[in-house]
Amino acid sequence: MNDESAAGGKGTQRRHRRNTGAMTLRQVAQLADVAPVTVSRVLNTPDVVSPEVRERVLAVIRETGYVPNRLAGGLASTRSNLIAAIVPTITMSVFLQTVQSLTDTLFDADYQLMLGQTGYSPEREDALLEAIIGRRPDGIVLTGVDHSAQSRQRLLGAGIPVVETWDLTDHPIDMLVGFSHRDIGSSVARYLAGRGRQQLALVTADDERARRRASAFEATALELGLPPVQRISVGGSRTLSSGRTALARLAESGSRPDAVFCSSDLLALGVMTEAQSRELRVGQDLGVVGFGDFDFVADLEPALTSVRINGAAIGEQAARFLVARAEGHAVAQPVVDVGFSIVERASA
Amino acid sequence: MNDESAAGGKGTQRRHRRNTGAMTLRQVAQLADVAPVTVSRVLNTPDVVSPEVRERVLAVIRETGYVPNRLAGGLASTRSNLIAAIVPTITMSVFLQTVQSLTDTLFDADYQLMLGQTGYSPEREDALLEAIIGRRPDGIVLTGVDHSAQSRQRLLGAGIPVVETWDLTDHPIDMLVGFSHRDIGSSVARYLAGRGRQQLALVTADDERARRRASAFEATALELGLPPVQRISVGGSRTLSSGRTALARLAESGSRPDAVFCSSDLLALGVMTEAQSRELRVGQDLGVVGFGDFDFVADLEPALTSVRINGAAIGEQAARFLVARAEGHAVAQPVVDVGFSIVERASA
DNA sequence: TTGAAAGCGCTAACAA
DNA sequence: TTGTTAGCGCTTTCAA
Repeated sequence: MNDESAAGGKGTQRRHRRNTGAMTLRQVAQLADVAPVTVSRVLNTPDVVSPEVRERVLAVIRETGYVPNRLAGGLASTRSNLIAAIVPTITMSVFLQTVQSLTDTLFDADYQLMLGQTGYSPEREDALLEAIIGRRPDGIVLTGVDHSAQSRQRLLGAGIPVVETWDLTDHPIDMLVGFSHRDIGSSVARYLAGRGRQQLALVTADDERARRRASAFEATALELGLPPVQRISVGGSRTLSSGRTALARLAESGSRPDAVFCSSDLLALGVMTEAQSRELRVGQDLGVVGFGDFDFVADLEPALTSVRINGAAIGEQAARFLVARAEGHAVAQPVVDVGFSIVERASA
Repeated sequence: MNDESAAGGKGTQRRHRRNTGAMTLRQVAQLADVAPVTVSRVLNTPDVVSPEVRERVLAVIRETGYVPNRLAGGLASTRSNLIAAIVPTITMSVFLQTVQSLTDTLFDADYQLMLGQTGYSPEREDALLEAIIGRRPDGIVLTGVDHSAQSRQRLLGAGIPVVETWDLTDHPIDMLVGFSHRDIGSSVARYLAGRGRQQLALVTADDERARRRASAFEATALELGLPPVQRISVGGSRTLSSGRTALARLAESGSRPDAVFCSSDLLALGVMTEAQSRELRVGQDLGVVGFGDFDFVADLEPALTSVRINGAAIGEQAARFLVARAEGHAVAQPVVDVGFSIVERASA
C-alpha cells in the first residue's frame, strides 16, 4: 500500500531499525502526496517548485511541526552550515566581542556557531579540535597561531577552511585575521615614555600572547633609556583581585613605578582600586593602561586608558572568510591585520 | 579489485557523487584489511575486538590522521553527543558561569555544547530552536520558562530532553533547574528595610525575570509600610554607563533614595561610580545591592553586596540531567530549586 | 570475535 | 516542474 511494502516482501525477513519517532521528510512527502525530493526542494530551493505544490507541502510541514534533520542533510550534501570557534575563555574576556560578532554575522548568513573553550590549555585544544572536526563544520575559527603538529595535520587532512585570529604569523594554516602583539608592547612603552613616565611596570597574565606584549614593552623601555621594567606575573589569574595584589606587591617592593601596563582591563581595574585605597592618585601619581578596552572602562573614575582591539571586526571578518569559502568562493586576500589603538583617557 | 568494482559494473553507468576527499571508515578498513564494522567497533567498543586486530586498526588511524564523521555516526545511531544551550547573552552576564560549567561538565562526559544567544528576543529564540532541533542534539538547555507555543510544540514533537533554567514554574516542558525571582525581590526589600533603609529605589533592566524581581521588591516594600519605591528602567542596556545615568536621574528627581537594588552587578557598579562622583558615600548615604555576584564585586571599594545565584550549580545540574537522559536513565526528581543568597558586604 | 547486509534521513545526479 | 535512483559514512541487526 505504501512504499514500505518493498521492505516487507514475502521472502524477505523484516528486521532493521524502527525509525526514531520524529517526523521525517518521507512522511511529509506521503502526507502531501508528492515525492520526497519535492519536499526537499520546497525546503531548499522553493522557487523551483510550483506554487500549488509548494503550498500543499508547506501546509503539511506547518501542521506536523516537522523540523528537517540537518545531520542527514549535511551528510548527503557535505555541507553542515556549522562553523566552529575555539577561544581560550569567554569569562570576562577580550574574546567575548569576537564570539558575539561571530555569532551574529553567522546567524544572519544562516550558519550556526559551535563554541569550544580551551582554558588556555593546548591539550584541551587538541581534544576539542578532534571533536569538532568529527562534526565536519564548514569552517573553523582558531584563537592564536600556535597549534600542535597533530592538530595542524588533522586540520589540513580534513580540508576544512580555517581562520586563525588574534595574532599574526608568516605561516598560517589557512586564513588569518589578527594584529601584532609585539607592536602593542612597543607602542604602549613609547606612549608612556612620551608622557614623561620613567619607572614602568608590567602586571601581566602568563599566556603566550601577553608574554610577547610584555617582552616588547620591556625591550622598548630599554631602548628608550628608561630603567628596567618591573614585571609582576599573575599566572593564569586574570581577575580584579590579582590586579590589586600585584599593585600591592609593586608598592611594597620599595621601588615606586609611575606607570603600569596591565595585560587585561580587569587587572587594570584591580590596580586602580588598590591604588585608590593606597591614596595614590591614578592618572597623576600612577599611570594605568589596560588591554581590551571593555565597554565599562570609559565610565570608570578616572576613565581607563586602554589598548583597543576591534574584536568585533575580527569576528566579522573571520565569519565572512568562512562563509565565502563555504559558498565556494575563493578568498583573494586571506590575511588581514586589523591593527589596534591606544584609547587615551584620564588614567594615563 | 576493490569493493568499488560492483558500482562500476559494465552495464551500469557510474555517476554518483565523488567522495568528499577526507578519509572514511571504509578506507581505514581496507588499509587495515578488515571489515568496516570492525573499525567501527575499535572506535566504539574496543574491548570486543581482539588485541592484534585492534592494534592494526589503530595504527592505520594514527598514520592517516583519520577523524570519524560524527554526522554519519549520529545519523546511524540517533545519538549526536551534542547538547545545545540557549541563553539571552554571554556578554558580561550572569549566565556566563552557567555556560562555563555546562561546557566543562559536558566535555568531561564526552559531549559538546552548541551555544545560541537570543539577545532577549523571543523571535530569535524560535529561530534558534528550529536550527538546533534540526541538528538532533541529545538535549537542550533553555533559559527561562517562557517559550512560544510553537517552540513548545516542536520541542515536544522532537522528543528531545529539555531542561529549563534560571526560573521556576508549575508547568515545565520537561526538566527544570532554577530559583524564585519573586522571593529574591521580597528578600532584598526585607533585608534593606531591616538595615533601616527607608526610601528604596530600583534600577532595573527590562526583561521578564528582572521585572518579576522588581515587582516583588515593590510589593514587599509596600507591605512593610515604606514609601513607594522609585523605579528606573534602563531598557535593555545592562551597562555600567546606564547605571550611572540611572542614579543621576534618581538624584536629580528631588527625592533622595537611601538604597538601590540593581538588576545586575554592572548596573550596580555604575550606580556606585556615579554616587562616588557625587560625593555620596556608598554604604552610608546610599546602600547598593547588585545581582549576580560577579567575581570582581568582592574586591571593589566598597565591596558590593549582591544577590548570589549559583550559576555553576545550575549548569552542572542541567548537564547531569541531560547526560543521564541521553544514557537512557530516567531522572527521578527532575525539578530542582537551587535557591539564592544575599552576600552581605560593605555597600549595603 | 568477525563479517554481510540493510538502512538512518536526506540530497545530488540524471531522466522525463 | 516533478520524479527515480543511488548514495553521503556510519551503526545496527543478524549470522557465522
